[in-house]
Amino acid sequence: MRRSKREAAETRQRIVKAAAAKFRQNGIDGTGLSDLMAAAGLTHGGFYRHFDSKDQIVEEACAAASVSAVATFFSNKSPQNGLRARVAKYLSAAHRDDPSAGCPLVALGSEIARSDEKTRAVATRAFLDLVDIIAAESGRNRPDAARRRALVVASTMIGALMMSRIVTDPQLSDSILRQSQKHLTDG
Amino acid sequence: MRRSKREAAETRQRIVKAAAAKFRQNGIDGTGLSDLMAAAGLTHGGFYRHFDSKDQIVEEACAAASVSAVATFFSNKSPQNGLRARVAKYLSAAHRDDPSAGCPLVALGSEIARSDEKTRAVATRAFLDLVDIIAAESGRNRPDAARRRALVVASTMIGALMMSRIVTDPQLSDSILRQSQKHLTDG
DNA sequence: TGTACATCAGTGAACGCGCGTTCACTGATGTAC
DNA sequence: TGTACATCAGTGAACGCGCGTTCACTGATGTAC
Repeated sequence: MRRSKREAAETRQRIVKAAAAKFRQNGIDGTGLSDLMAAAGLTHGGFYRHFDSKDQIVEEACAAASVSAVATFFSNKSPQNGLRARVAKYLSAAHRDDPSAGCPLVALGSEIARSDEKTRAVATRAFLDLVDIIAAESGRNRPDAARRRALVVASTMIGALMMSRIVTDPQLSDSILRQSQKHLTDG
Repeated sequence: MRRSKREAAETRQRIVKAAAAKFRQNGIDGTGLSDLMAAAGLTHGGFYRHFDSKDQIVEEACAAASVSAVATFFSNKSPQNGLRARVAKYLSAAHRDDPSAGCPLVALGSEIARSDEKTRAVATRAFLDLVDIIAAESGRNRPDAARRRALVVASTMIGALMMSRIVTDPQLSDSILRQSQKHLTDG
């Protein structure tokens, strides 16, 4: 049964959103198109009315996940102590424990490194967004130095969160987050 | 045709070594048992004479990759300026450009975070090896502080190398490596 | 040491299964007059 | 505005394919006497 243009557009958005969550939860290779469509409340047959291929939705889902993650962890809502608060939120147990709503660079980084150019370009954009926000927060008078520093800060955040998800010792996991946070915000 | 015990043991090692390379190159989900066996010069049918399941070789291959990567990047061969030289080698273009011989935490981190307890325990051991070596190199008189710092240093190295593989801009990729190296060794 | 037999490493075909993708079909939406 | 028809979102079955796993078979190795 054909749907109105508006309904179809909403469905498309719903699929992208579901994909963004599922990919981060189970990985790109670990998530089938049936999983995506089921998560969006549809059957798998309709997928190709909205997308050309799995590669295409991978790209769009990564983009959507990036936008949503940047909004979550780097929104302009907390003006005071900006960088400190944002790093704390990024390197929190809550972020570690819910990959499906978190930073796609952490949840999918290793897979993205092997993905096609388009998806890697989307991830590059996400990383640069992160770097720019960090740089803007940290050094207003020496922007070049702030940006160079921000490359390292962002890398540390990403590496620390990923490792905190890997290690089997909960205390070690907490330590990684706590020490990284301390090091990045006390400097 | 049955092989001698020695030959069989050598074959097993060959499969593990091939798996360690293939998994880092194409990912765990992206590598089939046929790929592994072909890389070891065998047909896929013989796999189950050596291993119980794919999960088992994932675990063993991660362990082998960890040992080999620690040996490559943190061997005791360069006594002078130990930490600096090791960080430089880890954060080098050569390491970035050949994941199949590099650090498995970078090549497989996102996938390992979703793997079973055993594989994550192997990865935890690899991370702690890295942390211990860094801590031993950096602060001999304040071991606790050195270790806490080493957690952050290791996270930065892992995050930076992973991002250097993801980004599509070669200059940005170089910058990430260079700035991280500078920050970690000039501090 | 020599012989007879059990073991088992490796081959190649086969298993069921889920993957990404395609397709005939349905029926409401959109469009042309 | 009303009618006739083309479009197409979504369904559910089907496609070929490669996956992890199993198995009958081969023939050299290992073992028991």
